[in-house]
Amino acid sequence: MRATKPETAAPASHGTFRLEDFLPYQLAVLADITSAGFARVYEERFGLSIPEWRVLATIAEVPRVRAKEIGAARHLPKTAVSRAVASLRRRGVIKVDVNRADKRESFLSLTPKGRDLHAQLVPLALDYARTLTNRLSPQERLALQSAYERLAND
Amino acid sequence: MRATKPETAAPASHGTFRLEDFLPYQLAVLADITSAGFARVYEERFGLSIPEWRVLATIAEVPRVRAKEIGAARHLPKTAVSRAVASLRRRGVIKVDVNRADKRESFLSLTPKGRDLHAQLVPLALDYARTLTNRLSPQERLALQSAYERLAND
DNA sequence: TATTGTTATACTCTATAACTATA
DNA sequence: TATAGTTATAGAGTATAACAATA
Repeated sequence: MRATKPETAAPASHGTFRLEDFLPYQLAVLADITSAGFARVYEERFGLSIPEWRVLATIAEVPRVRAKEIGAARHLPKTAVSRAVASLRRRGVIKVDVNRADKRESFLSLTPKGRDLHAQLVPLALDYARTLTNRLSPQERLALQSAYERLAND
Repeated sequence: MRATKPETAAPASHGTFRLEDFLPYQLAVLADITSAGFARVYEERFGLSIPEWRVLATIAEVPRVRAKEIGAARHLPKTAVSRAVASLRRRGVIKVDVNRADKRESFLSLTPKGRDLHAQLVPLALDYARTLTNRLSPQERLALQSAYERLAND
């Protein structure tokens, strides 16, 4: 069937619609390959789920962030954030300070152990991204970046 | 926190690593928005799952395709293909002809009802893709296409 | 009343492997 | 022995809503 080489594919020429050229499909495949691909790395090396990795990375980036902000910024539902926070806390990699001005919410930050974990993860992430980026032209990488900015924001 | 406007984000400047710029994360978000976005359309309008939609679209494109080929070309495990095929058959939208030269496998094709369903889905898909593409420059769309071809093939 | 975050429930999805039947 | 496809099992993930605490 050779889905990857349209010009040699057999009788797809009826015309109407090619899934292979459909942007949402392309993005689903790319995400499966890349995001899920990297997830396999940190899942087996560190036992982190995707929400846990995103929450950890966010707390490293924005000290004293609140759960609500993580959900909004990272496309994670609040239940996923809550579970990730609970798990990261059990693990001793984050700490949770209740906001004294509004006791419903808490500020999240890394413990020293969390900073260690994050410091181990970042080079893996950068390596992984580099092997992907090396397969793209600079224009392609830039176009992906701006496509992301345009499509992901609204 | 304003993840979408890095330049105004608060104290992310520690430097190391920004999830927002991490390609696998970007692709996961884009896929969630686009592929899952379109999935919501056909799930509620036609009761199709993502594997069902992909299998249907593939059979429409490649008449007399075999389950094995669908899995290989569409990034679907064989169990997902099997379930999608069973469901589409129960629904009367595909038919299954056992290959007489090798009775382990079957050729899949659309029934008239399946062609109807596909004919309803295609314009929705094209509309959906068009609204996305309209938000990109031609260069961005081309770059996405070639990034897909490079990263999805190996 | 509205909001932050947690928990419970049920449901779906999927990874794995066992299995059937063919080859 | 190997392959196409199905089915069983169990575990993970998630949507929903109910809930507690606070505002």
